[in-house]
Parts: sequence; C-alpha cells; structure tokens
Amino acid sequence: MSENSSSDDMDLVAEARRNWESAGLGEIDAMVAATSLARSHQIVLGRINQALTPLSLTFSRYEALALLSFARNQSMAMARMGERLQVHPTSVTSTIDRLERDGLVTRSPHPQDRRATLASLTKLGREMHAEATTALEAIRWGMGDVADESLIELNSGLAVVRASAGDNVSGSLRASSSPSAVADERDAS
Amino acid sequence: MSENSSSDDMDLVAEARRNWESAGLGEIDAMVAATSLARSHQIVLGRINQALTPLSLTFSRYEALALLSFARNQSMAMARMGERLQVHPTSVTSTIDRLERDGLVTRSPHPQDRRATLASLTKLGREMHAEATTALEAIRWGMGDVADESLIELNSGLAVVRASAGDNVSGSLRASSSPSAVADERDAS
DNA sequence: ACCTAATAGTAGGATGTCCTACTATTTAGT
DNA sequence: ACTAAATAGTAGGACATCCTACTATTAGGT
Repeated sequence: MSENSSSDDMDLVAEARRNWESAGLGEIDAMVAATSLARSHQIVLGRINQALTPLSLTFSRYEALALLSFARNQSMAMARMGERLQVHPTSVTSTIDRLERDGLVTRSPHPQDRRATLASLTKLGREMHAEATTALEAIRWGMGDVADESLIELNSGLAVVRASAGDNVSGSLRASSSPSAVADERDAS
Repeated sequence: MSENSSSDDMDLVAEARRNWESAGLGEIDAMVAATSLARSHQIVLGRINQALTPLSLTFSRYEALALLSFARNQSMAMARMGERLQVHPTSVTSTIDRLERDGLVTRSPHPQDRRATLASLTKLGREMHAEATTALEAIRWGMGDVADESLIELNSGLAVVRASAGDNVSGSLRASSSPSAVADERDAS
C-alpha cells in the first residue's frame, strides 16, 4: 500500500462525518476520532516498517530490541517484556522466536525461576538496534514533516486517550488539551 | 489483553522519553508521538473490537459493512472498496470472504466489467451494520470518557499527520494546530 | 508437608495485513 | 485489428496479534 493511492480522493474522515450526520447518528466526534486515529496509525506504522524493511526488522521486533537494550544486562524475562510492551504473552513468544532465528536475541533459563526464560540481546542485536534507531530518527519516526510543535500538541491529545484507559500519563501532559488532567503535574509539589 | 494489566506501571511514553534523552538521541518528540499513537490506537481498537465480538464482527469487517451501507444499491466493486478503505486488494478479498461466509455480503459479477466483482450487502448484513453501529455509539467508538472538546482537538492533531501523507483533510481542521491549512475552510465562501 | 491457585512459556488456531505471482479482462497505442 | 500495458481478483506465504488449552514451576494456605 502506498500512502495515498491517488490524489483525487476527498477527505475520507470528513466524508464519514457527512454520512453519519445524514443518518442522524450521534457520537460523531468520537467516530471521527477513531477513524482518524486508525488512519494516522496506519500511515505512521507504514512509514516505520518501510524504513525497517531493509534491516529485516519490523516495528514490533524493534520495540523488543529497544526494550532489551535499555534493560540491565540487556536481558529480561519474557513475561516482563509482555507487560512492558503491552502485548499478549504469546506475542512475545512469537517475536522472540523471530529475533532468535535472526540471531539478534538468545533465550536462556532464568537463574532464579525455572518457569521463566530470559531473552538477551546478542552483539548483533545491539548493532541492529543502533542501526534501526538511526534509520527511525532519519524518518522522524514516521511523523513526516509535522513540526515538533504540532507533535507536542498531538501528544497531549493522545495522552488524554491513554489516560482514559488507565495509563499513567503524568509525564506526557504539556499543552492545553485536558485542564482537569493537568492537575497531576501539580500534585507532586 | 486487558487495557492495563496493573496500575503500578509508570508512564511508558515518559519512560521512553527518559531513555532516549539519556542516550543523547534526537527526534524525541517524534518518537514520543509515534509511541503514543501506537498505544492509543491499541486502546481504541481493542475497545471497539471488544464491543463487536458479541456480534461476531471485527472493526475491519464493520468498516466494509459501513462502506457498503452508504453505497448506491448497497454494493461496490471490490477494487473500489480497497481504495476507500485504504487497504491492499488482497485484504479486501480476505474481508469479503469472511463477510460472505457469515451471510452478510454476497459476491456477484460486475455487469459492465467482467474482471470486477461486486460485493453487496444482504438483508442480514444491513441489520448487522445497524446493530454494530448502535454498539459502537454506545461505547463512543472506543474513546472512553474523553470529552468531545478534547476529541476535536485530537482530530486536529491527527489531521496534521494525515495531511503529511497527502490525505485531503480540508474538512477535518478545526482548532489551532495548522493555521496554514485552515484556509480551505473559508475558501468555500 | 501438601494441595490449590497463580504464574511462565508454548502450541495450535483465527484474523488482519502486507507482498509476490498468476489468471482473466479491458484499455490504449500503433 | 492486434499487441502491450494496465486493472480486477485470488492463491499462497510471512508476520503480528489475539484466544484457549496445556505443561512446568512457584507461591500460599491450612
């Protein structure tokens, strides 16, 4: 999929809004937000994966590498990886399978808990992580030419959504979006 | 995956920011935006799919149903569906396969173009679309308790991203994000 | 101590998405 | 008219994600 097949197409989100309004339905802003969020995610993830393809990586696998690279000894129990990455344990198994297959990670038994398995970065894994990070910076993490200023606003808007799911976003609220939630910032004092 | 496994976890996005800053890397706002976008998408899509599960639907299939329901004669050539939904032609095949299997859609040869196949909503398909729409409205399209006001701001922020990929977002810019693009709004007069 | 409940990881299966390759048709250009 | 290029749809395969079920191990309660 190219980012945008043709340029003769109208604003898909605006069109959805029209359709919904003409059908007399409610929650239009929420519908538009969901649609727009899905499309934006598709765009950004597409760019990211495109940038990682030459390295034989995907964003999922990159995230796992990044997590390990910041961990003590560059290793972590798989269950903990699932918690951090917010994915199902079976997804971790699948991701580590492929990283191990490609020589970026090794599995080893956990020294204290014989149920657990440690995933550890290999030398090649560290190198690939560094290369991939450079590649992602070069494409600004898929954010195109969007100005930093706009990104900060966007982050505020997204933080509100994450907060609605119980995520701790105390370190992510900056701009004006949700006056009520900004309270967290001051509570620390 | 529950929305948030435990509550003892810190702000994952903020933590990523810390890690990146300590590594001396650039494009931090873009990295945070990409991370936050992915997480928000995961949250919202998860809620949506959860609401659709009782109807044996997924959001992808719902989108196809919705597209057909707004089309003339509730039918459309599959290639056109792929353009509108912004997915690969093979994804349309896959989606229509399942919708047809479940009796929500039928395939028929295109009367003018023998290469093409028309996907048409069945009566059951129309009913399921209506039911699913009600279910999605009930959960505000996965946007939780985020206020409409915040959603409108979020939509503006996301529109900037979509615009960066060439999407026409002339009908989606409202708030403050991108002053230059708001001009479209007034051009109509 | 012992039995039950919780936790760690994996196997197998369903979905959704993409890609490449292939067939059938249509369109365009000479 | 005829051939080459474009288009429509599908088959088969790779990945990522979830779910359920199953084994192994650890932790808890009596």
